[in-house]
Amino acid sequence: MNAQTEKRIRDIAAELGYRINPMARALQTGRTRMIAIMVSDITNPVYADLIRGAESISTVEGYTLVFAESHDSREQEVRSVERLVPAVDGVILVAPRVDDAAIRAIAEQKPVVVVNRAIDGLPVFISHDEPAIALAVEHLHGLGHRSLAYLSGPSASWASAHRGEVLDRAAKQRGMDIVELGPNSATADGGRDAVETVRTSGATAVIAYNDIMAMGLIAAARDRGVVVPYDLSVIGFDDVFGADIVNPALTTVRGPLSAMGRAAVERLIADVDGAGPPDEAPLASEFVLRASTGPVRA
Amino acid sequence: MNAQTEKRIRDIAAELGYRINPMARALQTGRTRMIAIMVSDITNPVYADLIRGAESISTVEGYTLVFAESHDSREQEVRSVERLVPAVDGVILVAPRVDDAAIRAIAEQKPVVVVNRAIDGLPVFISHDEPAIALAVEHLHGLGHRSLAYLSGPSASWASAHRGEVLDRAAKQRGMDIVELGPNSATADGGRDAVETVRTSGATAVIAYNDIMAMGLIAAARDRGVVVPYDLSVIGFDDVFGADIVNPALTTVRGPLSAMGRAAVERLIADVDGAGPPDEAPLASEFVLRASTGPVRA
DNA sequence: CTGAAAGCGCTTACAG
DNA sequence: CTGAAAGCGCTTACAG
Repeated sequence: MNAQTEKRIRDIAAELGYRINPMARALQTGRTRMIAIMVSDITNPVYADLIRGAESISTVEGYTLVFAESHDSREQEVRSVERLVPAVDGVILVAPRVDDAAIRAIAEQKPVVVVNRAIDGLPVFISHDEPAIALAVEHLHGLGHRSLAYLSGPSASWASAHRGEVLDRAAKQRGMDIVELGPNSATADGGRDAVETVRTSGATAVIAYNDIMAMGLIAAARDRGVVVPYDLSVIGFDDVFGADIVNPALTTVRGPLSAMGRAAVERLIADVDGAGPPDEAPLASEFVLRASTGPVRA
Repeated sequence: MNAQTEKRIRDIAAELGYRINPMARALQTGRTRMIAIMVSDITNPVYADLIRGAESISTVEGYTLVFAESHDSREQEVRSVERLVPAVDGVILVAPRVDDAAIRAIAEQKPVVVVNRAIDGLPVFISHDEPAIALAVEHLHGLGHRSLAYLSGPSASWASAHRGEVLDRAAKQRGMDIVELGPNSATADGGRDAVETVRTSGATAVIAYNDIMAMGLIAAARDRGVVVPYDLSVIGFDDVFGADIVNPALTTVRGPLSAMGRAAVERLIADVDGAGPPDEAPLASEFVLRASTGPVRA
């Protein structure tokens, strides 16, 4: 077919609104050009940026993003993923709650990329928190704090344990005391309910597993007449939506969520295509200094 | 085939991990059992509940949810939807920014359900705001307010105009003055930047197009020494994540987001199946009284 | 280079 | 009721 007739055909096809039937193509090629992303809780604003990053790069690469939520249930997580697996070219598991064996079982069927959780033998994207956490601890040290508390999240959360460990090392290195208080629900109420424990711990500064807990803690503290940052310094994680609007604006450690979403998709597509892993950006967290931390009271 | 051999075959199939190939089935049936949902901004926490509602009912009905984001761009919105249309059985358009003609063009290809925007001839899900808004206005009236301001959102937002109109009627009915101040960006900065206009308007209470703007306004007011609710009452819309944690906790009007997501999916599936429209729940908004409103200053 | 044929894995209408 | 055949709309390997 010469170029001219090809053009004519394409023009007419466009005019008639012809589109390739993606199912017919998928049937033949075995590739659906779809990617599944599984998060535990879409209501958690942290995932919004991650999904946004994943969606935008997917679109650019000509893939469509299928979305599923586990509602923090392991059964629901496997059930949804198993249901999706036949329809997609690969799956992104964000902070999966299921055990390693279940994840590996999925990875035997289709390429899997894991975000925010370590697991051997699979591509994993975890934010590099050490430098930002070091900065946070340094900041508290400079303010005179010597006794810290870490308000941990749910016991099943890999990220909570990870943050606790990094924090522990950073504090001890600088000769500061640090206690872990928890586990707690990763909600505002989780933070609220911890206010008593925090006060009796004697810590002058507390780092919460996430901003939501930090906000809950601050609200509960205020109700008891202890005002942040004068009586207590508080740092969160994630820089969630609204962290800069609350009073006091929240000092926090922000993860590279959007970049992680993009990196996960890029890696997954490379795996699907059998290409080598793409260059990976550093994915470093960032210390965001705002108004919820202050000098220790004399 | 008798029941026994059928069972044997099913058992073996299960053992071998056989799954129906959804692409082959879709090719034959013309039904992909996928639904696309298009939102303008996934970072807007309002959509989280809506997507959650849509996802959970989709999963129950055996459909999978494809997610796309327009980033508030009309071009991106049509491009993404056009790309998705051949792959899905129907699409849900949440607060679409494109014009009616573009929406109708999509609806000619696949069933479409529209959320948070009126358009003739298509199934539409809009929250019923009147009673909740009446309650809000009544509440302000009881507090002695007689001069209100409505901080509107973007001019392209159908919901912003709608809320403005309902508010206007409710206020006038009670003999209260109300001015519309806007348009504003539907962000915290949009609220912040409006603080001056609000003050010079002389209004003693302001209703913002959404909670985010309300929070921005409250923060900016505080910076200028005017404290909510003593010097100014503020009401938002949406009851976003964090609205109950900020100080003062935000009085707001909450839409039935999750129910709307579910209703939209149910209606879409009914249309796809050629079934009659399902029973529709009322989808009423709710007035949520918290701490950002108070008696007018003497 | 061009064009006809086979085949991806299902569903469905039809013959036996 | 059972089973073989056709066909969904593509891609790809192959014959001409």
